[in-house]
Amino acid sequence: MDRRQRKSREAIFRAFEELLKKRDFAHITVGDIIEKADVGRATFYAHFETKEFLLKELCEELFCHIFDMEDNEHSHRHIFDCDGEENVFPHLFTHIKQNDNNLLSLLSSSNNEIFFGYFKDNLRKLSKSQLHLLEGKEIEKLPEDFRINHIASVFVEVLRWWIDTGLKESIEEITEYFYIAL
Amino acid sequence: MDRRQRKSREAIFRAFEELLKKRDFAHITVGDIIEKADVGRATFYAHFETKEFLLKELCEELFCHIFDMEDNEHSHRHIFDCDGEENVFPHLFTHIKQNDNNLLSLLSSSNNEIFFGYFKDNLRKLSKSQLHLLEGKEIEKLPEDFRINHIASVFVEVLRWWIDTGLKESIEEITEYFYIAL
DNA sequence: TTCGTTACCGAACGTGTTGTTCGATTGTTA
DNA sequence: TAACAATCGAACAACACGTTCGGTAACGAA
Repeated sequence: MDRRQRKSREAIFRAFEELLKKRDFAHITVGDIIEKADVGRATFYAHFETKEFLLKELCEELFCHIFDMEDNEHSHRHIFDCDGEENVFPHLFTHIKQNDNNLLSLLSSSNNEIFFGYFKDNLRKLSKSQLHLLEGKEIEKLPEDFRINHIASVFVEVLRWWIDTGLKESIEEITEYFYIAL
Repeated sequence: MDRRQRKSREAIFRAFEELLKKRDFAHITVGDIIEKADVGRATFYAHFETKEFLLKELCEELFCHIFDMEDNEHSHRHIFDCDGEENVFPHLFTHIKQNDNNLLSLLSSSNNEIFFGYFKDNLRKLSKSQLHLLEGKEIEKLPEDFRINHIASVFVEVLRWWIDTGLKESIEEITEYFYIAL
């Protein structure tokens, strides 16, 4: 890819991220973005069909780093492989608190639900491999898609609560809260 | 209130409801609303400061009917008083499935998160009186605001799942699911 | 019924945003 | 160097927002 293309694309992404920290997605205009990114209007539209597509691609970029849901048959390596699949959720909390990729500010309450939408889609995929967390609980009798949805939902809601109340709990504590809430 | 005022206001509300069944809030214009409501542009703005305020007032109208959260000290009568406070959640499911006030279509997945936002705010208030549902569970050790949030969150997510999968479960079943998921 | 008040109409207006177009310029690659 | 690709920036049409204003019709109290 042309260096110019890469630079423009990155500049747009970074500007957009910065703006999302301050404003709701609905209140960010293409004008804001290109001004901050310092690119021409036509350039923006050469890269992204609309504002919505930009958001979509940003989400994919961010969540891809964190979830790494690729079906790489050869190497089943995840970011989390170091500890095996048992500890994905504590690792998620850790990554989020460490503010990888500025994820935390983008997930903060003022921001758009679209984020949580994408986030939850990824979480649902992840949750399929985490159904064992419900073993021994009464909920195990309920349908699989209900259980998957439940794990993802509780995670998102615990995370939202944690962020909104100021990240006061440690990783260990909030992970414990999550497991108890399941 | 002047009959003309009432008629305009109602016409706008009804038109808005109809449109919300088909389109996302973000894709509904004031032009759409006044055309369907058959009122003048200036009339719309005489009643509602913006589109957002219209949505807010509609939510308040709808949820007020269902939740009846008023602090009427004299008569502590709720819609649900018939069965006492023990059965609020089954009643909620029932009201929603019976499609009171077209609530169901407004809550359907395509529609805006703003609804669920208001809905959840009301649910949180309600959940304060429902903390007993968690008695005996491990989660009882966790902070009160966490528990309140948890009840409201699980309800919303169970409801969302129920609607998205086509309301296949009976009221009794989905209520049971909800209690188990708590 | 009369009369002052109030709401409505509808057209027009200024402003802001969107997404497109085009010619000129600059960077890239072979 | 030459061909190509990306960018710039200005301009444009289309649309939506929220406001204004003069004219009209409905209301409600005397």
